[in-house]
Amino acid sequence: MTTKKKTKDLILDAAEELFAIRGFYGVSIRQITTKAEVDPALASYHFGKKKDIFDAVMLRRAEILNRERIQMLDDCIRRAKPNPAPLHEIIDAFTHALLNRSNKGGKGWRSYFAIIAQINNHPELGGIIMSQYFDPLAKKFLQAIHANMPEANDEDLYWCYHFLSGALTLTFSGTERISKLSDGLCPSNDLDAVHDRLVPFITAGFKAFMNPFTIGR
Amino acid sequence: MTTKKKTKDLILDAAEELFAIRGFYGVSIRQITTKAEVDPALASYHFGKKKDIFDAVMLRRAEILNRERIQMLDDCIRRAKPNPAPLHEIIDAFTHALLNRSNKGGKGWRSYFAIIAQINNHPELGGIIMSQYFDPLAKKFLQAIHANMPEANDEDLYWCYHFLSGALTLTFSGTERISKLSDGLCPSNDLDAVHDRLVPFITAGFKAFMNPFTIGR
DNA sequence: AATATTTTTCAACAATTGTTTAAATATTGT
DNA sequence: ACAATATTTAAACAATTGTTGAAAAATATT
Repeated sequence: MTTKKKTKDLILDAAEELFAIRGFYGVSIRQITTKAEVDPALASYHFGKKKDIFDAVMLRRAEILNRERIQMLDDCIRRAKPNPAPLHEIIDAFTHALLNRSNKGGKGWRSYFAIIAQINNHPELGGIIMSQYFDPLAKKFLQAIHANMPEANDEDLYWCYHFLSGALTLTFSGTERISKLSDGLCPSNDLDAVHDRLVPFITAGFKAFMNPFTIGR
Repeated sequence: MTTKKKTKDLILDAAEELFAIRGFYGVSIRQITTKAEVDPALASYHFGKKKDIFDAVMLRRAEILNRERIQMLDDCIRRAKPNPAPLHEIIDAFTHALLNRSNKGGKGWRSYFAIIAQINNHPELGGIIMSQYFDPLAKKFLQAIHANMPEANDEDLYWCYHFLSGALTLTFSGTERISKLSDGLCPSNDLDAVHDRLVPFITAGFKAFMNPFTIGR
């Protein structure tokens, strides 16, 4: 028995899809409520200001994702005890939930990641939500890496995390761009294929900073 | 003798700075012309539609950058002949002009890269400009890489390029985010430091796909 | 100096923006 | 059943949106 969707979710769904395509400023409340087949005033009634709609959209899935990622990270740390967790497992824990949802999670999830890709490069909009939910995870992740590479330089590791974050982010939004760039060059858009390449790529990148005296080469 | 700046450039400068902060839809023509201290109608007169202003902003510096990058790539290929160019030199040729301008190019260049970071993750706006100017370079770059790693899988290399592009992009826009995330963790925002880490990181990532049978580990 | 062309100004346009108000309807608790 | 609360509707708000038109001023050409 599927109960009828509540107005709040109708608005969030519509907003999510539109924000993904045109960004925060590129979408009007009326466009959202029209798509949701709902009166414009209901947006203000349920959420308040426009920015609050955006925050609500972000919050919905951030909680789910974060729970999953922390879980995976903790699991692989516990499995390896008393040794440090293997590097590629740590990175997999960091990326798996994202790539998996992006691949098999349906349209809503894909829209969500497209928004993330936008605001990750745009601090003004990411605001509290992103910091609140993703920064703590980043810290946990870096700690695990550091346990695996204790001799590595802290600053190096931080930048490596940065590169990982960028590669991951662009992957989300790049689905359409890919087919444009390649004329018969890039074959599959399957995100499983991405995952199989991202993890070794990033792992190798991190490992380049194993020895603190090899910087620059 | 410094001649007074022409209206066209005043508009482009103002637009560049504003687009960098709030994105295309988040900036109005009046905000642009106000910042440029110029009549609103002049925007339409000189450029036409709003999107044309955006395209003009993109075009201005894309030409400069591209010339530099192709030059560097050709140079390092010629230097190495008849051998293939070293991997780290290829990657340096791809990133150096960008990171250098982003670091020492002044406010205008920094705004420009912030816009790139936005539209790189947002196909609708990048449009013709990005494809026209950056895709050919990407192809040249991938060819050079392939010459260095002839046994590597084409699809692998394509994705590696993708990761590089993402890491590079996020680096441009991330300057502000960095100081937020780290409480005493991330030290320097100096982009020279980024460059010294990005190149070995990416080089190592590519090298992980040297042997086509090692995929997945 | 007179003419032609380019650039700038000022005013206005209809359309859309986010948000609020008050009345009508639906839902809930008792 | 009634009363209380929550939700929905429709209309309106002032402000801002991108763009245009016709004069005015500045510049270039002859």
